[in-house]
Amino acid sequence: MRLGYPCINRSIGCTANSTFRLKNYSEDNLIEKVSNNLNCLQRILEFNIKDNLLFFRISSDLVPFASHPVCRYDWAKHFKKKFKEIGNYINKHKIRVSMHPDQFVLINAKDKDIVRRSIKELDYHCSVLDVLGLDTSAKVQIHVGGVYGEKDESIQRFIDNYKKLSKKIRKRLVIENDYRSYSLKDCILINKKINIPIIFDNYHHECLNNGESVREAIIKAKKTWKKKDGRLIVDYSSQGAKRGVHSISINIPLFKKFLKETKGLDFDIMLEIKDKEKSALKAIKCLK
DNA sequence: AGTTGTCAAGCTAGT
DNA sequence: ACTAGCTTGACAACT
Repeated sequence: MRLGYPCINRSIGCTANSTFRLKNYSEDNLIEKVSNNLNCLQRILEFNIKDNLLFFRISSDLVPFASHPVCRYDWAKHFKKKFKEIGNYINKHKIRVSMHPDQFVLINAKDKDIVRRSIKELDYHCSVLDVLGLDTSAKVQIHVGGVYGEKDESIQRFIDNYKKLSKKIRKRLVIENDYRSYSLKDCILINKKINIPIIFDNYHHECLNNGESVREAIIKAKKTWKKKDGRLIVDYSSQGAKRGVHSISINIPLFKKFLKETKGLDFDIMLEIKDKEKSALKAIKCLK
């Protein structure tokens, strides 16, 4: 079992998601930002290793505008050496890595242009993991997408469009249950058709479920992961003071309860909590 | 130096 | 018809 946090570390004063405005796009700007982001990514991973945080989500902004038509630059080639260096570090320390494209990536959209742009964005995410030299356990996670008032058709569109994706994308793409449209049960229905692995999000499951306990749900999600996919990934968070709002810092008693409920099941935990590495450091103590 | 409006991209529910 | 929320920063213009 590994534990980690997404994208940002607030302790070391170095971010791997620095960007710029589209109107300021230039090759020089791109190279400067990517160079900074890669250096910071390395530093964050080094910070994480010290405390045995072996799971990290890389920001989609690692290479700003990578899938935008404005970007014609071969960043993968330019930074090949640096990517390889970081990838070797990740592999050497057996760090798990994932990425999570933003909410506008919708492969089941009705608008073909949205689908086309989404595929470009997915291709970019997979390129990052490829050029790092990571195996197929490094995943790219998205939600199923919109409902558009016709859920069955929208699910079918997801399945049809998934089948048309390149192997490069399919080997890394996974879906996650969301909090209002597609429950774990819906994701499993899709999995039965196309074998796509399912990330289990405990907080979304609290908001939208079909009566499964957390333990049952994790057992079901776990079955969708094959050996080549690595361990099941669980996105963990809990509700904050206000309903529907994520907690600012981890609630340790709740986390311990979760661990107790899932005892004996092996999975990697991504902590989706606002204060990032601070909560991760608290949580990792509970694992020991 | 500090503050604040704005930033490529979309869906959904609520007003 | 329009906006807040998802989840969230941080760029960049302005004071």
